Amino acid sequence: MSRREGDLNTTSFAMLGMLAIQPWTTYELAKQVGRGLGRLWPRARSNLFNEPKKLVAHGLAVATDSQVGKRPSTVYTITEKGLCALGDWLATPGEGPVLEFEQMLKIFYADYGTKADAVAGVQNIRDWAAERNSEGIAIARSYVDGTGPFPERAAVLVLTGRFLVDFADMVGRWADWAATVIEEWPDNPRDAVPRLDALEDIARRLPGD
Amino acid sequence: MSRREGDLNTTSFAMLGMLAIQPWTTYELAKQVGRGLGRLWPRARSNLFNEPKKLVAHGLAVATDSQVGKRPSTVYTITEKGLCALGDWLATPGEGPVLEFEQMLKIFYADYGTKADAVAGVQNIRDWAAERNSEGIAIARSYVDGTGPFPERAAVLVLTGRFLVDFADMVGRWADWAATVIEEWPDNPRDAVPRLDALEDIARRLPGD
DNA sequence: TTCTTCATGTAATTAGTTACATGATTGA
DNA sequence: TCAATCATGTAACTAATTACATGAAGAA
Repeated sequence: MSRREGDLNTTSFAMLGMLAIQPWTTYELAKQVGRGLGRLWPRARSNLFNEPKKLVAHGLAVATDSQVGKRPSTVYTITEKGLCALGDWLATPGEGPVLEFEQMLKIFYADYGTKADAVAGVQNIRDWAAERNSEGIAIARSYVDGTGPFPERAAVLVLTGRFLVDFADMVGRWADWAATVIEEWPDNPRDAVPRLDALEDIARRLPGD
Repeated sequence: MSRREGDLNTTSFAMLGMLAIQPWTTYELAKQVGRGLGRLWPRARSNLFNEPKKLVAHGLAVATDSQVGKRPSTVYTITEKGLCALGDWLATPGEGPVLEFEQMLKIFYADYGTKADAVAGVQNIRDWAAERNSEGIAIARSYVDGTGPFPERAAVLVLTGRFLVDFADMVGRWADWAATVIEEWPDNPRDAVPRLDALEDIARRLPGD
């Protein structure tokens, strides 16, 4: 069965999974995505309006139109076929983590800028980590005290939530360390002495440990 | 000075930074990107053919055409103006890390699949981490013994390299832990008891610590 | 001489983002 | 009754990927 256009991609299945949880209007979906899913599969809001239409075209969801005053409002609901398709997708491997990190790119090229820029860049990274950390704490508390949304999904949410907090922690710890390293640099970063000692414990590891 | 088309974006500056290191042919550039830069700013190879043209159009680089037999070969070199533009870009903030993680997305929806799928999914993540870990060890060793490429840039490469290894480590440790958690799940993941204890240390933290 | 891999690019297509537009609701 | 914000979407545009194409160099 060849599909002319609008084939399903990971973004489609990310949406389909949301519909497995419950029916949503696109607007509610967009809000919810910002909170959880968006941390693992970040996409702009306008995507969330297109994908459900593809799902409907493939018979994986149905759209229920209603009216709010004069305005249309569309609720999307997953179908049996949609649940099967989701199950099939879950059984296939998937790609590893892909990281896009502009702030770190600027550290990568820090030898073509000033020391002050490098110091500021690392501080930005620290700030990012602190911000995510606060968010993570608030969310963790809401689940520990039983007020978090979708408590019936808590078993999986604990796993992914723990990952996201671990990630933020790691970024924060790296930034703390990097700040101490850059502090020791001379004014011209090109003259900095490389801290090869920071690689020594890595170099001593056995591959495949 | 308004630019009709082809304005510069982060990808452009990522390329410009490469040219600051030395002149490259596009092919060499593509190979090199796979190794280092590509871990922080991953883009498909065909992009690497377009961006340098934009840089030339803006006067940030010059293209030197030569011939290899009957085939054209283009070497790109950064200009003075290009070095200034790179410096200006380095002085501006930049975005925090953006993560795209399909394998983890499947864990996020693991309650709509089988326990076996979840176990296999975590194993895939472990494999990814082990693979990156081996790579990181090899690269770290090459710098510790002084054979790594661009030794004059080692001061910054140590910083970004350490980050990438820390990231792979974190992913690996998470996967080891998650494997032990999922092991305890009943056959139907929907009946799994949430391991809220895994959030307790997070919940006890002070925000902004 | 033929095959394979390295080297060099272009074209077509798709995915994704930004900007815009506007009705409904609520509270001052 | 006005302003602000919530809710709902579309259209235009840009970025990025996939697929294709082919010459050069070296190995068998």
